[in-house]
Amino acid sequence: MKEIYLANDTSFGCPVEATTSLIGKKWVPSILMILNQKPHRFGELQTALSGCSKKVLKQQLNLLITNGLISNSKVTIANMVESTYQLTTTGESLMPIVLAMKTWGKQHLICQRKLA
Amino acid sequence: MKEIYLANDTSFGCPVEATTSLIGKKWVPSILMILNQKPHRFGELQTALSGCSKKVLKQQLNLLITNGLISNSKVTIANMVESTYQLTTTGESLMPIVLAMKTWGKQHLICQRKLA
DNA sequence: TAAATTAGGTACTTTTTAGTTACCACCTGG
DNA sequence: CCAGGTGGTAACTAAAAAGTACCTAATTTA
Repeated sequence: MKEIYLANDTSFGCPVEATTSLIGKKWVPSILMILNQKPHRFGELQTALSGCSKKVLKQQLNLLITNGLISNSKVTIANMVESTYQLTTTGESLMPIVLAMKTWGKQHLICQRKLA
Repeated sequence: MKEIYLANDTSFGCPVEATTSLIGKKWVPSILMILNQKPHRFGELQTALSGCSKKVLKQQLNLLITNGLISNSKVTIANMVESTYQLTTTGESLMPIVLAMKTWGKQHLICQRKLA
């Protein structure tokens, strides 16, 4: 259970690194952008992020929960366990940055898929 | 020489991922912030980023050059080779995002150095 | 000529992150 | 009781990123 944490004993040299250690995870930006639309269930996220394994998805969701960017509510309605993930206020506060990164990427990196 | 490239055959699912593949590197944000102050020589960067090995520093500088965020000019003055790195216009255009990440990190992650 | 400085390169190892596969627990309808 | 869906865990493997140690080359000064 140690891989889900943002930081262990190693402190970050600067706050950007701390932020990067969150959004630098492979699926985190995508997760955030999906949850920015509306809360999603685990299965829905899995479908939306085809290519991301259950394990990694859960791992990165845990990372986001641990750092207060998203929250999880489990409701055992009639038939099934509904496990829903949604952005917290803190998570929402990160969205402008994520979206700025998206815009920047669109403008500057579009043609760099196959270098060398 | 293949690890210095932003992308190989794998295309990114979304532009945020492309941006992340740049600033998600451990020392890249710090390098950018240092170069945002003024151009630096290789040795100066090394001193400023104590903890970053030569190899990784060079690797990440190359990554930034390949993607047009910084440029390198070598001048062989009287005594020594001066190899100077500076931000390009594109590199400068990324700074607002990096600085926003820094601000966000300061506000939200300051006390999360030792979780669990 | 030898030492020191500056900017690199290369081989190898370790650490971190991601992916695969298989499994468990809970609940429900038949 | 059994199949099927939902959410999750554990063990293991693979790939990517970072770190270590040692090497080259040009030049300048003692």
